[in-house]
Amino acid sequence: MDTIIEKISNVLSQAFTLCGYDAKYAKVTLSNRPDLCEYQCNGAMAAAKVYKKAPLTIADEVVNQLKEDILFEQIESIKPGFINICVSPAYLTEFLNTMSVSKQFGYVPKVTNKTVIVDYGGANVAKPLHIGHLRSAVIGESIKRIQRYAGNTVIGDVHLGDWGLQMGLIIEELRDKNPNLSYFDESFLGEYPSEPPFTISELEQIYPVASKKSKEDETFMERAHKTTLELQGGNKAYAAIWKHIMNISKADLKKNYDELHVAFDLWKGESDSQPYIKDMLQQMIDNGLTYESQGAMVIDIQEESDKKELPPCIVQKSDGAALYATSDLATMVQRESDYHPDAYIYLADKRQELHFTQVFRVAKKAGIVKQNTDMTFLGFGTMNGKDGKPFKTRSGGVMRLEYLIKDIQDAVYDKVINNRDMSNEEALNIAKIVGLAALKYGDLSNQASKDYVFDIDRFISFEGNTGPYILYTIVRIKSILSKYQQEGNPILYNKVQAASSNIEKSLQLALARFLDMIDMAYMEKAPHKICQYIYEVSNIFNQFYHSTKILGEKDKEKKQGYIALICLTKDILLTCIDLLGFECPDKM
RNA sequence: GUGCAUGUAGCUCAGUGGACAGAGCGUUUGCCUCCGGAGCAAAAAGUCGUGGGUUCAACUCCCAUCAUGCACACCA
Repeated sequence: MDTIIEKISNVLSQAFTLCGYDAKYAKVTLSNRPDLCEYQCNGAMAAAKVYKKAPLTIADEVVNQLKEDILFEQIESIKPGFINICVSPAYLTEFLNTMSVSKQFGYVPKVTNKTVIVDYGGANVAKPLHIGHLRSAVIGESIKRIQRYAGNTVIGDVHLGDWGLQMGLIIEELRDKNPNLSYFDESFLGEYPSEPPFTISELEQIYPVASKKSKEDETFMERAHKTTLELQGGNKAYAAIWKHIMNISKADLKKNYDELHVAFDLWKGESDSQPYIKDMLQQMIDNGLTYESQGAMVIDIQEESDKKELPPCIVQKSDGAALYATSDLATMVQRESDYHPDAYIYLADKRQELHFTQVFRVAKKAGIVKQNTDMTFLGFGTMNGKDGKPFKTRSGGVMRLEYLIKDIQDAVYDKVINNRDMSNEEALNIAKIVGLAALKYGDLSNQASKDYVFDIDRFISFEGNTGPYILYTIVRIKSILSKYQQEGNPILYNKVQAASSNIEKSLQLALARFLDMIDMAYMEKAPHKICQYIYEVSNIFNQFYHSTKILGEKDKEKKQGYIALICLTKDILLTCIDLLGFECPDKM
C-alpha cells in the first residue's frame, strides 16, 4: 500500500496539475512545525519563479481545489506560500486499521526482489573477537534483517580472515614452541594427528606472541611469509595445522556470535576463494588489464573524475602470493557463480574505504561483476571510550567482546535484582535480553559511519534514548494487554477509533509514519533511523498512557479502540526491534 | 603534501533547501487514592567551527579557512 505521505502527495499532484503546474512541486513532507500542521508542501514557493506568480497565489489555487477533499481535516495556504495540511481523523483511522491487518503493515518497497550479499568483513581465525568486531556484527545483522524485510534474498557471509600472513605467523610460532611436532618433520610421511596440537586458549596466546616477534625479528617475519606462501601453495603439513586452527577457531567464533544473536548463512573465508585466483588472474592478464610495477602485478583504477591520484590495485605480490584485494576479488568470482547477486554490501571499518574503492573498480573493469551491480561499502566508525579515544580495557589492552557483553549484562542484572522482585534465574535471563538490547541499541542509534562513545552507564539506563527504555515501553503495553485479556476480552486488531485527543492523534500519526520510515531506513541502509523512530513512538505512547485511562474507559467501543491502538503500537515496536536484532522480555 | 570524514546546548547525539534548529543526560521545579513512577510535565541552556557565495529561502548546496581524526600499493 502507499504510505500516508504518498497518498497525500498523489492528491496534491492532481491539484497542482489541474491548476496548470508541474506535479513535481507537489512533494509533501512531514511538518517541521507540528504546532501548525501535520504535513506540509513547500512546492508553491519553488514554482513561483518558474510560473512568475506570487507563491501564495499558487498555494491558494491548489488549496481551493482540495478544500472539500475527505482526506483533509484542514488544508490551508500560509504566509509566503506554505501549504499546511492536517489529515482527517476518520481517514487516519482507516489507514491504521488497514495497516493493522496487512502483512508487514502493508509495506511494499519500491526496489526489491534482489539477491544481496552481505559481507561482514572478516573476523580473523585464531584471534578472539574483540570490540572491533562488534560493529560489523551488530550493524550487519540489522542491515541483513532490513534487507530481508524489504523482500530481498540476503546471503550473509562471515567471511573469515583465514588465509593471510597471520597463518604463517602462527605456524612459525608453533614450530618455535614445539619443533618436535610431526608437522615440522620433513621426512614424516604418515597421517598427521587428527587431534589438534593446541586448545582454543593456547591458540589465542600464540598469535599475539607471533605478531610481536615478527615486528622485532626480521628472519622470523621472513619465515612467516615463506610459510604463508607454502601453505597457499598446498603444503600438506601446513594444511593439516591450518585445518586444526580452523576447526577450533570456528567453533569458538560461532559460540560468540550466537551470544550476540548474530547469524551467518555462510561461513566462508578467504581460503575458499583460492581455487578461483589462478583463472581470474590469467583472465586479467589476457584482457590486458594488468602490468608489472616494482615486481608486483597491478591494475590501474584511476578515473577521470578523481580529484586525486589513486594508487593502482595490487593483485599479486612480488613474491607471487595473493593478498587482501586478490582474495576479495576471487571471492566475488565465486559468489557470482554460486548466487548471481544483484548487490553487495560490505561492512568494514571506514578506514578501509580506499581498499574497497579499488576492489570495486577492478571488479567492474575486469567484468567480474555486472556493470549495474550495486556495490556498497558500509564503513563504520570506531567505538571510543569516554575519553574520546578508542575503547581500551583498564590495563590499556583491546577488550574481548565476550567480556564486554558480560560487563553490560552484569550491570543490567544488578539493576534488575535491586528494582524488581524476582528469582535469580529470571533476573539473569532478563539481564541477558536487556543487556544485549542496551548494547545493540547503543551502537545502532548512532550513524554507522561516525565514531561513537561507548558509555555503559548511559546504555543501560532506563531513561532517555536507550534500548532498555524502548523495552520498558513495550513491556508496559504487554502488561496492559494481558490484563485486558485476563478480564476475558479478545483483542481485535482493526478497531482503531478516530482520535479523541491531540495526544491520541499524535500516536496515530506516528504509527502511520512507519511505512515512510522503514522505506527510508531500507534505502539508506540506516538502522539508526529505526532507533530514532521507535524512540519517538515510545515517547508519544508514554505521554498518551499518562493522559488516558485505557482499561478504565467506560465506553466499550472507545476502549476497544484504545486496545487496538496500543496493540498496533506494540506490534510496530516489536517489528522494529527485531529489525535491529534484539528481543523484548515479558517483564523486566 | 594530497584526499576523505567530522565539527550543532556543559556532555552524548538527531536534523529531508523551508516557518521559531530538536532529543536525552546533567541542572532547577512539579506530579504516586495511577492500567508498571525503571514513568510524565515544566524551566534554564545555541554566534549550528569561522568567513564568503548560490537561492525567494542555507545547519543543509558551493568555495575558502581553522581544528580534530583517518587514509595514501606488496598487512588484513
